[in-house]
Amino acid sequence: MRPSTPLDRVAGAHDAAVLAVARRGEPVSRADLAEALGVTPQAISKILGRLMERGLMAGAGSIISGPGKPTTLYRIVPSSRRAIGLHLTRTRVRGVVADLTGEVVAHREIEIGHRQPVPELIETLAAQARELSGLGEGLLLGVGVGMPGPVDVASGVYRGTSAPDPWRGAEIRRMLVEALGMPVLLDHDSRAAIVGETWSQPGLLRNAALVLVEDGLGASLSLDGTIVRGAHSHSGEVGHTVVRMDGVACECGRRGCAQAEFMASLERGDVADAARVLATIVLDLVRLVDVDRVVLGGRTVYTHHEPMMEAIRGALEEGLREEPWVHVEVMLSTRGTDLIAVGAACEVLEHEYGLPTALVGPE
Amino acid sequence: MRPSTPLDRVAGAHDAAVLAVARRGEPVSRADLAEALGVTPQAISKILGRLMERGLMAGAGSIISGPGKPTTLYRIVPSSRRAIGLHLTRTRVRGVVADLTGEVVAHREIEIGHRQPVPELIETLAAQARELSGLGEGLLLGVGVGMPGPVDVASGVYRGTSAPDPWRGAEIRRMLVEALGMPVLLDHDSRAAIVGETWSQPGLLRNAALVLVEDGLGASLSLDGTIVRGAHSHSGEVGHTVVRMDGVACECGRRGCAQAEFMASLERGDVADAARVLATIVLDLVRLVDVDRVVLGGRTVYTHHEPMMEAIRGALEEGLREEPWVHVEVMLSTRGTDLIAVGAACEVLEHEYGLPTALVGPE
DNA sequence: TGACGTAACGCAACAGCGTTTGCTTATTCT
DNA sequence: AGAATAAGCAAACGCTGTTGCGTTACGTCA
Repeated sequence: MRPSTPLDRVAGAHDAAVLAVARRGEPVSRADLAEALGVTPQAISKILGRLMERGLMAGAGSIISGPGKPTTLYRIVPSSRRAIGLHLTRTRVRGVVADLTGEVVAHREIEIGHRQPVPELIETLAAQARELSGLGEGLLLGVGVGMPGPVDVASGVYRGTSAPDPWRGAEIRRMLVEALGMPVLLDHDSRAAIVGETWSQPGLLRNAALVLVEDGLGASLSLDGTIVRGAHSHSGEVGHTVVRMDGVACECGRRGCAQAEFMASLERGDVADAARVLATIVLDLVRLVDVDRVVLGGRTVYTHHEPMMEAIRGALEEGLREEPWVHVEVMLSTRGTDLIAVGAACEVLEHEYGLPTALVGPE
Repeated sequence: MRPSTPLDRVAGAHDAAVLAVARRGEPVSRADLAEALGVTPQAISKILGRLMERGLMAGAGSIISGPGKPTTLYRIVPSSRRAIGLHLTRTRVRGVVADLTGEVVAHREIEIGHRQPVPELIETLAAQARELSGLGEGLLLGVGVGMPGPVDVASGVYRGTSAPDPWRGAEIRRMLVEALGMPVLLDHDSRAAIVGETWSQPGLLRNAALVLVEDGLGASLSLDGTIVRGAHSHSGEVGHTVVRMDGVACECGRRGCAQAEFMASLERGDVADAARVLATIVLDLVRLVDVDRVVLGGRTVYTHHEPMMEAIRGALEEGLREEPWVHVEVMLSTRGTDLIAVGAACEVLEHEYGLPTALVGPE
């Protein structure tokens, strides 16, 4: 089960690193890659040899930069692999096909019936995946599913809440693998989102938080280049952080939860106050884990992103006045409404990159 | 500068892992270690060979466990290496000598004058270190310094606050290296603390938070076995998390900061309310990063640890009622008042273990 | 036009990791 | 005493990236 030798992991990590650099789009030279990975150019030749044999990379001509042999350039081959990403919510499923670089090459969205029973839900997801599997080129690696609420990534089970919930305890991954016969991965929406965002800004989100505003509030973290999953794959649930003692009643039974306050403010049209709630959470989070980038994403945030980002920037500037060396960049997600679906697809692609994932196939 | 081959890192990681297992105290067999590291017993022989050559481990007899050749046991040699740890506050310096297992073999505490100028401070620290250097056995690896407030670990500089602060911008590491002629490491107190605690509970704190209550409030994280340091080595500052909008005025200029509320409650003897503040922070933190262990430490907390821990346990039970699979263990630090000093010493020891640290020596 | 310097690159030998295979050693059981 | 069992060692192996050296392809200058 375990890879025969730890050298595999060295190689895997280097392969993944080269692909990550190449994913930025620009053709790269051996020297660039050697610099980026901290290995000799000769090692890069071997790594590129492996990747080219798998069809993931290809030569991209050469440039003359003075005397001497011209530099040979290499590029990633986007169409060599692809993955399907599904974003599941209570009311709809958004699906995308992403190529090896994480670019969306196709998308579909369907509405689903309220409180759909599990077998029907699986069939809906499978049908969506089958339709998408005909789109795009390259070897199809599998299906990633991102959904809100507690998810056990290792087992691929949706844990559900104690409130009446028809999907509670559903073995979504196992059932989808059986229905589709291809590898499937299940993850929490906020974590899928940060993976997707990390892919579209390679190298920039080593220490970053992604604040996700969908039906609830989520926040996922990338610290030191690693996505935080937590002891029970339960990280990211900031929705019930209390921001106002004795505030608005929340469905969780308490008062002043961030997501209750946020939604209540939005409903009564007080965008400024909703933004304030968001800003409070972000500032606390920056203080705790010291991220230098905060990305805002999720369906609910796009309509009001300007005042929200301004509020967050203001709160950070105000709150970090004593620590001027701490600069935090606040930005909007580059993925739009595809964010979570494409993130789930990227998690599948990471498996091909040689990174550890919870992707599990049939048999 | 860079290690000649990545194989060094494989070896280094394995060496460190073996030492981490051996640190638990019980003698271990080749088979135990092979199981723990996920490598073959044959590889363990090679790893142990390296470690024994360096004097870090030694044989510990053999036991007969049925038919066949008896199992040879190995143990760590605590007295083979040692490190000095200094815990610097505004009023005193606590120093310890820790052996290779992170056990304290000696400690000293001295008071320091209020608002001591930097050159004097360095001489105080150096004198403390020189005195400690005569205690304990084994090769002295260096000095670790843990202190509150913003610290730039990479450069070894205390950044200070914008309030009048005589130590602001002091190049503490460089000056200490020059004064002592041995490697020195400077880190934030809350991070030193979690390193110290991780050492005394090997393997148990893979996903843990350490809440430090000294003059201020701190919280450091160990996620997936890695200590969170942040983009500007500024993680852990939860003291100014707002828990009560329009609460007690804080020296930072805002109202309702956790540490202001906590201290105000303590001063008027309302331990229950102070505990509530702590519990709020812990619950939010658990929701965000999903740690399964919370350790309480720091001078201020020991006198009231019972009600504080109960309050935290209560808040967690209450707040996680919907997620019964999330169990969080709440415990008191095992290090007592040595916590930060010993943690700083452990950070120095980690360098010998082959782990990356900010330990920098002379020349 | 041709010799020379330069820079990128490939081939081959190398060091070091853990793995595999086969043998040796030390104990218990028959 | 002899067989069975389990631990440990030694050597060969596969794999990584590194090092050293030769080859290729370009610009420059006589």
